Amino acid sequence: MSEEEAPRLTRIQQKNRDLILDGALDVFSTHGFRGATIDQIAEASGLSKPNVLYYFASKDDIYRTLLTALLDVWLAPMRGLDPRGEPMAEILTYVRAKLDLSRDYPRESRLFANEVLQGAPHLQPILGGQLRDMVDETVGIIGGWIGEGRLAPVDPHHLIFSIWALTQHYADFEVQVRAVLGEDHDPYAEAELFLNNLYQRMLAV
Amino acid sequence: MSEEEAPRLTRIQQKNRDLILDGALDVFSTHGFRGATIDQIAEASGLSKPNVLYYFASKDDIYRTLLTALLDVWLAPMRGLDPRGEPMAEILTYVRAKLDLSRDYPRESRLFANEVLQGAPHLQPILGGQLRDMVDETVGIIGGWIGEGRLAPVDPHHLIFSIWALTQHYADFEVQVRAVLGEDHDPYAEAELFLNNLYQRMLAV
DNA sequence: GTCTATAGTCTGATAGAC
DNA sequence: GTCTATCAGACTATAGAC
Repeated sequence: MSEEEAPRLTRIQQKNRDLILDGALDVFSTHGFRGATIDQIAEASGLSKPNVLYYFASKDDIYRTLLTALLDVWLAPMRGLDPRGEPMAEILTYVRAKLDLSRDYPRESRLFANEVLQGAPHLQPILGGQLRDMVDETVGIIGGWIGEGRLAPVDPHHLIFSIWALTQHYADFEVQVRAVLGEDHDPYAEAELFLNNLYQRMLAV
Repeated sequence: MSEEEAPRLTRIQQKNRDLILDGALDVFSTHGFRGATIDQIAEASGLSKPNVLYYFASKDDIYRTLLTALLDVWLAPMRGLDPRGEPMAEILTYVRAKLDLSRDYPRESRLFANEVLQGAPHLQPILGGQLRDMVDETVGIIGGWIGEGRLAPVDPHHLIFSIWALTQHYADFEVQVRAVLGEDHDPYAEAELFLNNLYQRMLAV
């Protein structure tokens, strides 16, 4: 029942921490951990450099705080998958939820992409632990549906990878998507239709 | 007919330039442009730091040389798409070629991913120019096939994005793929089967 | 809590001996 | 062509005034 891990913050403390984390999300998601500087974070958050380091012990501390907060949001949609639901609807809901994350939290998507791309130095244990466990469970659910003949027989692991790859692509490669499509497109609206169509064709028995 | 742009290199010059580019590919693809240091490149290539800068004018020079060489390899498969071929076979061949690139040149894939993820500061004009033109042409070919009823009606732009996302995912997120799958899997062999299945189901009329 | 000033380190790039 | 030595600037982090 101790509260030692969650010290109460004054309003101004909470506000400044939020400012820093928001600015840091901009900077880290664009340049990766090593490419980001505290100077940039200070400017992006509107505080002075020493003040940033008054609220966080180090650059690494800011980065870890962001990654930790990110993981909860990032993995939530997979937890929402219901083994007792209608298989096709459950998958399409998951795809939709992941695409919404890309549209509404593109910086978080790029932060995660940068981290994994650079070898996941901060996240490695979680990938092989918590994440792998979650995926194994989901693979079991999907494999069950396939065994009952309620979904077309596809490799569940790679089905999950495909959902991650296809949805996160629109946030992570946003510059490329927009450059190729030009001005007269709404990438996420089109992607929603495309992905719905794709998974219905792929998974229908 | 001038040769001023392509000075002949001695054997040792060519060898050292190659050593540097190979080491730099390791470093840039792992840390991105800003996160990479010339010290790391020197160590990775087995040369001293001043010697690296004897062969290349600057860090930026090395990076641009890598990106330029990369683009040719990277866009080659799309050029191989034949309008007079059998549509499904042409698409599956393209998918296969892109997946082979991810397997055989994962560092190049991650270099490109880092560059685009970080806003494509060096590649921006190419994305909206040369790349967009190539994609427009391919979209025309695929759209023609669809109009003739030889492929299922899907959005050609997003079909191309899906191929990029799904194939490059295995190189760019390799750490995550391996962590989730564990030891007893061959990601690329499985991916080949999965993607073949996916695009056949999706595009069959 | 916020600032200026700065310590100490790292980084890109150059000078000059061999 | 390759090395040691080094400069100028940028970087993380801290000290100490207010």
